[in-house]
Amino acid sequence: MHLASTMGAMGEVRRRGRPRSATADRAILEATRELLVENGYAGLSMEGVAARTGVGKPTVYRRWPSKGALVAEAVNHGFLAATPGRGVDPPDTGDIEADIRQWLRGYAALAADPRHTPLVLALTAAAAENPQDAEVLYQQLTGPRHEALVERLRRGVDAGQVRADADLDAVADAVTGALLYQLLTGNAAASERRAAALVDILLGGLRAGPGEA
Amino acid sequence: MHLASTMGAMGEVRRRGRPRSATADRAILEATRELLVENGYAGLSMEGVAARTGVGKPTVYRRWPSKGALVAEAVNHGFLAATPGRGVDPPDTGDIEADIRQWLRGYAALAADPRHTPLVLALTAAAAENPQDAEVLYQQLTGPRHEALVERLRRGVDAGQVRADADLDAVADAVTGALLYQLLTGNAAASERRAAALVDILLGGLRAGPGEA
Amino acid sequence: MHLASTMGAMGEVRRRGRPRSATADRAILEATRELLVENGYAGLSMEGVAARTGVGKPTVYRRWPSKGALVAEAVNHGFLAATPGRGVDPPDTGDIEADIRQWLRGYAALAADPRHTPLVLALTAAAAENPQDAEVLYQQLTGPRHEALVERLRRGVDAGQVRADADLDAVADAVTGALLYQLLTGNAAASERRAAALVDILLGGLRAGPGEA
Amino acid sequence: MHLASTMGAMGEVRRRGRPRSATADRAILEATRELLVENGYAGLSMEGVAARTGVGKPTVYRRWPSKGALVAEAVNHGFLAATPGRGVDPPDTGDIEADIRQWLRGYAALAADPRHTPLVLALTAAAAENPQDAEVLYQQLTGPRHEALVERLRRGVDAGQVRADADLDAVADAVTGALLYQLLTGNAAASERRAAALVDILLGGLRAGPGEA
DNA sequence: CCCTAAACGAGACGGTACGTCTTGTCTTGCT
DNA sequence: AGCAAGACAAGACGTACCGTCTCGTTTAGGG
Repeated sequence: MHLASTMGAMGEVRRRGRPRSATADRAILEATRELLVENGYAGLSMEGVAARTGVGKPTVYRRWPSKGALVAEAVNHGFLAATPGRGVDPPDTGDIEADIRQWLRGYAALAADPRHTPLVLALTAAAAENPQDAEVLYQQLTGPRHEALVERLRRGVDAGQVRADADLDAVADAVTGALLYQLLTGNAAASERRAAALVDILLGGLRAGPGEA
Repeated sequence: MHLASTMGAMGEVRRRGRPRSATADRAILEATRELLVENGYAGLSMEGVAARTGVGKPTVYRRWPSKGALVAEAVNHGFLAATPGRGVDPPDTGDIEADIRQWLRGYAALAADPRHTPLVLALTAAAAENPQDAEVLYQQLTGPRHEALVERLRRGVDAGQVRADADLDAVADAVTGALLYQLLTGNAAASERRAAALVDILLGGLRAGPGEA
Repeated sequence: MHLASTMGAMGEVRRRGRPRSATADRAILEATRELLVENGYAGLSMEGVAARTGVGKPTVYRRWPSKGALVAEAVNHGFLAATPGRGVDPPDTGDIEADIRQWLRGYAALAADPRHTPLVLALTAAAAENPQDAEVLYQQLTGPRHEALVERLRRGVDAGQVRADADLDAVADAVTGALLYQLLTGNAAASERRAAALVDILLGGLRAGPGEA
Repeated sequence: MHLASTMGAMGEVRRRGRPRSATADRAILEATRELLVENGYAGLSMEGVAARTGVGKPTVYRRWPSKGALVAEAVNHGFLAATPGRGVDPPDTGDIEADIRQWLRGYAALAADPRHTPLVLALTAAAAENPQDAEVLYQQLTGPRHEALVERLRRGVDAGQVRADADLDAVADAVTGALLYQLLTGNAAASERRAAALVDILLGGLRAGPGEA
């Protein structure tokens, strides 16, 4: 999440000089999303973003130092807007299988939406191209979701629905990774169906006792 | 696989003046790999490849029409060289769990090698940036491995080690995706360990009957 | 000469609000001179002047609307300071040749001083780049000197030392122009010597009757 | 004079690779002249030149490393084209006064032409802004003319029309400088008339014996 | 003795140009 | 014919300034 654009309403220091325009912030992020959908990550340029927004290039660079950082925030905003009321993290009804399946199907459906697929691919490209963009992306987007999923699974352990010795991080990696891999291989269509199947198998393995035993 | 790189060594007609061919091919691919390791995908340029190889740009473009295609072949060559004797696909000893665990650990170790991680990330970037590079990459690299894994699992079904109604494609997605996701999040270190844990859980789920449903 | 900076001592209306800081005025002009000496006219920026002075850009623009106007006043101040007691215009001892030679040598020496050459070149650049800066510069700096020189020559005519039909403006142009040309061609070193030689020749021509005609 | 554009016809080394386009050379120089006339030196940009020519910026920078160098050659070409048949240096009919007057009037007329004044001012600005552009300009344009004038005067000395002890360089500086000064002060109109008057006076001084004597 | 208007520093704004880099194509001369 | 070399048109890169604007903070009159 970008700092300068979100603070300021509160009564902190208020740096001197003309404050940054919140309008410009929003317009830039929206233009970024549009251009990503139209041209993909490779076809996105800071120049183009500035031009479409009707803003000078320095105004863009002042806020986001790189394509990766810009894309991170643009996509994040887009996703937050796309999941308005309902939360972004798995529910907890007590039924772990239903909870995780619902959550994963929701994500699969979201990612498979043709308006969102290019955004996810853009994030992936940014992360794959530049390790420090990857870091930012993980902090802002992927990490929290990973943690929330692990946390939900941990509550499943507490409830005795999941065996205690399971590597929950590995499960979360598999769930997220499978989704990502399907988008990368152009298999977004299969995504939702396979997500359900995967939850079946994973939870089967998580319910049972350890491996060979 | 590109054509020009395979002909030339043999003694065919020898059209006027092209003795360099095979040498240039190999040198270009090697330079590409070096530059990927040094600068990442974003820092790779056709210009730079030509310069490092000591070759004119048209010589590069004549063989590979895009950065993506060049990277695909360069990385593929690099991997084939890295797994010299032993095959690249899962073994079949009859013990499905051991086979898949061994195969996945091997891949995890290969990908976690600091000389290979940048190459995998480059492939990911190429696929994420450009759908048609993604297509090429899937055809050449990922697809065959996916198929081989599914095939091995299918033999597990035949042997009664895996339940028949499982979505084997979903499993293969999860396995490959988890690996990829770990590399993207800079978690290559955890890769090998989590790979083993994941195999445990997945095969547990595959052995058991279907979920609650 | 800039207006706002010189008035104020007198008892006019005294606009309300905080008066402009005379200190800032002087500091800006000095910073301008320093930067001109260091980086030349091309390397001078309003931004740089404000930064070096420790002043906001509007404070500069409020006083001088353009680089040219700022440079004009900065250099003028510098010159006035450099010729403290003695006048800036030719003396009148009755001996026209001595008067003009002394005056021209003084100017040549002043302009050849490495601390002043960049200032003169800056004025030239400003005038050459922008006709209306040229106009301002002529009004403030060059014009008065030209007129004073012509006036001194005219008194030579009255005294019978200079022939009456001579084009005194042409002579003044030649004297000033020669100096300027020497600075432009990096020949400041030769300036003082050639100035004397030129006075010899010009006054020889001015004493004698008209040419062949 | 630019090297690469003029040599090449002769049988030297002929660097490898695609040769530079002579057409582009000419078009760039012409666009430069047009833009100078339209917007002056301050309003000239490499960007603008490239755009008007329909050429990429690197194509401009490959040939001329700076605005100054570009302007030098552009103006030089323009002047050579403007004085087609007749020479650019003073004639020698034996009558030194007539020769110099004619030559100077020619130059005054040329420079006073509204199509040429901006070009001369541009040269002046370039020289005044940047000492090394000044050097280039002097080598290419001003120096040779200065030398030619001094040479003509020297022949006047040989012919006994000019006194031997005169500083001919000072005279040449005065002649060129007066012209330049008139352009800078927006006095191009007076130029031709004053040029004639100046020649009268200077040659009067040159004919007579030394100063007071 | 506050009130208020102007100037202050800071710095963001929409822009333009900078000089460099890369892209993919092309045109050379050499081999 | 294929090669290296390198010029070409195009256009993005990230930076520096432009001249204007909007802030919150002085600073002095004048009411």
